[in-house]
Amino acid sequence: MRDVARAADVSLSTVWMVVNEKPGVSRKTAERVRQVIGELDYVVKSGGRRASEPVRTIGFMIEESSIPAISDVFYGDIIRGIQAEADELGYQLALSVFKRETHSVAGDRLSPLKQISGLVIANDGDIRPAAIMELVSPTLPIVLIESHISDAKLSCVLGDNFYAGYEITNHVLDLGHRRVAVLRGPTKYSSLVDRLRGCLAALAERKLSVPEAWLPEPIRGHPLKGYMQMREILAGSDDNPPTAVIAISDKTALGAMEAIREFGLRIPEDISIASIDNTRESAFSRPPLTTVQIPKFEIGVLALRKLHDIIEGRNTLPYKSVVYSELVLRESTRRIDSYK
Amino acid sequence: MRDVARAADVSLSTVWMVVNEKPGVSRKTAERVRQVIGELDYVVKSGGRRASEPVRTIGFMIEESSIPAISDVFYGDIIRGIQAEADELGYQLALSVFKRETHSVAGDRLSPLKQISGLVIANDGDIRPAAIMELVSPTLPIVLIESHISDAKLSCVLGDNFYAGYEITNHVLDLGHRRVAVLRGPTKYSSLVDRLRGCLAALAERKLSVPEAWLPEPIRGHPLKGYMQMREILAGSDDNPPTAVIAISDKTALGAMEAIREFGLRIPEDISIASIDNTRESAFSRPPLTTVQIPKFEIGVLALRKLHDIIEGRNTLPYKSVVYSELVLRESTRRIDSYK
DNA sequence: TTACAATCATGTTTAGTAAACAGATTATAA
DNA sequence: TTATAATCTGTTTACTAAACATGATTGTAA
Repeated sequence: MRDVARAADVSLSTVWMVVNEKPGVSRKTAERVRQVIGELDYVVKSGGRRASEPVRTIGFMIEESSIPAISDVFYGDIIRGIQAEADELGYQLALSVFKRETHSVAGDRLSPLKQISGLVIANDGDIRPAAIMELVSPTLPIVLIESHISDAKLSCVLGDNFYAGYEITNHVLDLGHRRVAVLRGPTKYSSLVDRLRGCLAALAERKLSVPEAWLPEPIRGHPLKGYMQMREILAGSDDNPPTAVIAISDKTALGAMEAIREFGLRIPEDISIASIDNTRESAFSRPPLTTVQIPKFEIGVLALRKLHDIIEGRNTLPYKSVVYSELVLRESTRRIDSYK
Repeated sequence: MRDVARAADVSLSTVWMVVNEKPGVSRKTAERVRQVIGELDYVVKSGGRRASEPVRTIGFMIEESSIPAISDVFYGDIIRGIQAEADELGYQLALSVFKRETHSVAGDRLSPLKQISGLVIANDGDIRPAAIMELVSPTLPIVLIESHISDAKLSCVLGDNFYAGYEITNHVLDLGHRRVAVLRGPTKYSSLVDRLRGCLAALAERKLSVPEAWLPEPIRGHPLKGYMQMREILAGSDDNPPTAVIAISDKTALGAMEAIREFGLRIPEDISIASIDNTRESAFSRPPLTTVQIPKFEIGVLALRKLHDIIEGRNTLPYKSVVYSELVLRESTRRIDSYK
């Protein structure tokens, strides 16, 4: 580097600035230095004072059962967003897997995370509030993704789940449907609970409600909850099935569509179905699903940005960051009177 | 300044750095320069190239009818928060009053705001979405306070109104009340609409609903909405009044308490009443009001911080910042069975 | 051979400067 | 009176010297 500096007739510091793309070098000089670097075949070696900002690591915690979720469409997009912003801000990502069996998370679980400067927790439902509370400490910044704990005021990034539920319900009601079934999700997912509340609020505003049989609890642990719930509804309503179904997630909707087809009903001619997520599959189902877009990539980006702000000492007050959702109209919903 | 530099045996730039408290001067040198400045009785004159960062101004827009609101308890706290953070970040605040009569806001209204670098809009309901949309431009960063426009994805800072409504309703229901009246607000206040939705969602989750007579519309333009609504409810329910009332805001609750007293009923012995806001008055009403704390000061701080981020080019993606609310238990609510 | 210190080679950072820059004011010329 | 040049002020950028931190290498003594 010293040689380059001499050859280009600038100081050592200037060469360093050019190499590290720091501001404070004019276009002209930078160009000249770069040229000399080329001529001398100079390559930066390691060594020297360690960078004042070593690569900081942030932990990304996800529960064991969701590991395939890394390639999963919903969390996949979120993780892409986190990764993208981590690169941008110069963080490294360390994956931390949470095992449900180990009910305590603090001591041993955290040990590989001793060195991290912040933690993003993507809660798929099985990381219980108590376990998260164990992690909370003034020294470890934490940002939750798509989940929030009512009693603990933690920083989190969420889709506008309540409004998504509200909006999709109003869409269905605006199409004239009154015999509506709702496929809810497990209560451990706070995002799905919020969606359901939005749905209930929309119904209540019109002084409507869903009969209990058409708002079945999901079956614990069953992988095809939507399919099972829909079968239950259709089997229980004889010749008078609902004219529309609101599913709490795209996955639920896809399962439900399977069940509807098995009962020989057509979508949307006999039954309209709508849901929330706008996962990639939803565009390619038959028929394409009317759903609500949750900006997953952006949630990831925002989560990392927020964590960064907390690490840097800005943003001391915890609050929810809620990104806007948007109705995506496709072909699985239809006006009821046009087929009366 | 040149003389000081010569006397202290440093460069002009160094003196400037000392005067402007910029980094890059060692303790020792700075001390020497400051001493020389003292000896020579040097004072900075104006003139020279204008500071690259002149005092930037941000506009604070509020509607005409709310000007007394500046001293009002709710907006008062928010404004204190904005002011505090503006000082912190080096902004000046310019007040802009929105007149309802001038239905267009863009041209003439904005003119005094031509020079501002950002705008905080505290919407008390009368700044219609269309008027706000007229202001939206890629060059003018805007942050909304305690209001959001469903269709336009704008940056905003809100209390957790939905959850506040949900929480206070659950509190009342947990006390065993089932004959519950709800005092709603005008629909132009999106924050009050959200509170009502939270309330309806909580009721719907327990398969309860409010009879229409106990969910009266507020009287347009009447200054004592809560009082009037409560009278209507009590007058219409003969000898069987509700056992609990949920008011959408502290102000509504205070009015309602007046009406309840006039009907010769006791709080909380005959009727429990709870609301949302935790304005200062609510602690001193008789009895002190059970309510939900909306962190007003923090909303103001956050709004300005968020606007600053947008001005600085960070935070390009608009989202809602929702600060946590908290139940404040006081004496206006009581378990129903203890007085059966 | 091992232990340890000195030196060297590397890149990184801080404190500092020279010179260009820009608005306001004053002097000078048209 | 108006235009323009000179000059006053403070401000900013591009750049450097020297101190700094770390790992590798070498020299020296046990």
